[in-house]
Amino acid sequence: MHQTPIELTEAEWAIIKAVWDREPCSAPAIQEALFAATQWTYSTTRTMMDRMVAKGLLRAEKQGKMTSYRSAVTRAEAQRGELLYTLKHAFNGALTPMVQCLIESGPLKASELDALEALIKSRKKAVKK
Amino acid sequence: MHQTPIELTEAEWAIIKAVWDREPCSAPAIQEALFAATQWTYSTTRTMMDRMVAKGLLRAEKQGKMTSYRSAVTRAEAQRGELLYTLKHAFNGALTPMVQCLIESGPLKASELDALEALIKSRKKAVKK
DNA sequence: TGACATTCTTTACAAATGTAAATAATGTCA
DNA sequence: TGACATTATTTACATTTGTAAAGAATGTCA
Repeated sequence: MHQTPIELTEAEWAIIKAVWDREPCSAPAIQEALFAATQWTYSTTRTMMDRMVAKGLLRAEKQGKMTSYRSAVTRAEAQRGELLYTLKHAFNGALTPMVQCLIESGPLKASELDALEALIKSRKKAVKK
Repeated sequence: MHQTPIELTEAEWAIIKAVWDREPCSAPAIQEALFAATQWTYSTTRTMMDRMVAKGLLRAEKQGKMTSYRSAVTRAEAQRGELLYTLKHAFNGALTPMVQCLIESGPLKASELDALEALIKSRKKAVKK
C-alpha cells in the first residue's frame, strides 16, 4: 500500500504504461516502444526511468551490461491515485458529481451504459448487505 | 470553448476554487481565504494569480489601487479538463473502466447509487433517441 | 583479441512551478 | 498634507520536469 498518493506526470504515464505491458524490460526497449509517439531519444527515456526509480515508481535491477526495469506500483494503484487527485481537487471529494460529469462528458454507447447500470446494481447489493 | 485542454496544478486548483467562490475579488482576499490551508504569503498568492492570468485561467482588471480578478474558465470546463486528462492517461480513453474504478473506489451511499442509476437511465433514453 | 554495436553514466540546460523578500506606489484619515 | 496601512511590482532562488549531448563501459562476433 502507498502512503503518499501516487501522482504521475504525462511523461511518466507514458513510460509506466509501456513498462506494465512488457516488464521486466530494458530501457532501450521502452524508448523504442515509445519513440513513434514521443520522439524521445534513449537519453531522455533513460533519464525519466531513473528518476522514476528514485521516486519509487519503477524498480531497476542490474543484469550484466543491462538494467532490467519493472513497475513498483500497479496499474490499479496509479489509476486510483489519479482518480483521487481529481476527486479531491476538481470535485472537492464529492464522488457522485464526478461520476455524473464523466457520464455526461463522454459519448457513451448503449452497451456501456448497460454495463454501468449492471455495475451499480451489483454495487447496491453489496452495500445493502 | 477551449482549444487546449485545461490543466491545473494543485496550487492553481486551490486558487481558482477560491476565486470561483468570490469573484470578482482581490488578491489579498484570496490569500487571506487560503492562508489557513496553505500558509502562502501575499507575494506567493499574487505571483500565482498573475501567472494564471498569463495562462488564461484568470482575468485581471485594474481598478484604482487594486486589481480585481475573476475566473476565465468555468468550473465545469476545468473539471472536464481534469477528467479528460485522467481518462486519456490512466484509462487509455476507456470511460467505462474509469467509472467502474471510481464507483468501486469510494464508499458510496445507497442514495448516491440511486442517483447514479437514475442518471444512467436518463442517459440511456437520450442515447436511444 | 579487436572492432563494433549496444548500453550506460555523467553532465547540462531551459522551462515550469513553488515560494517569497524587498521595495515601491497609493489611497485614506487624522 | 503627512503618516499609515494596504496593495502592487520587481526580482530571486530552489526544485521539478522535459530534453538530450558527450563520452565511457561492455558484451560479442569475426
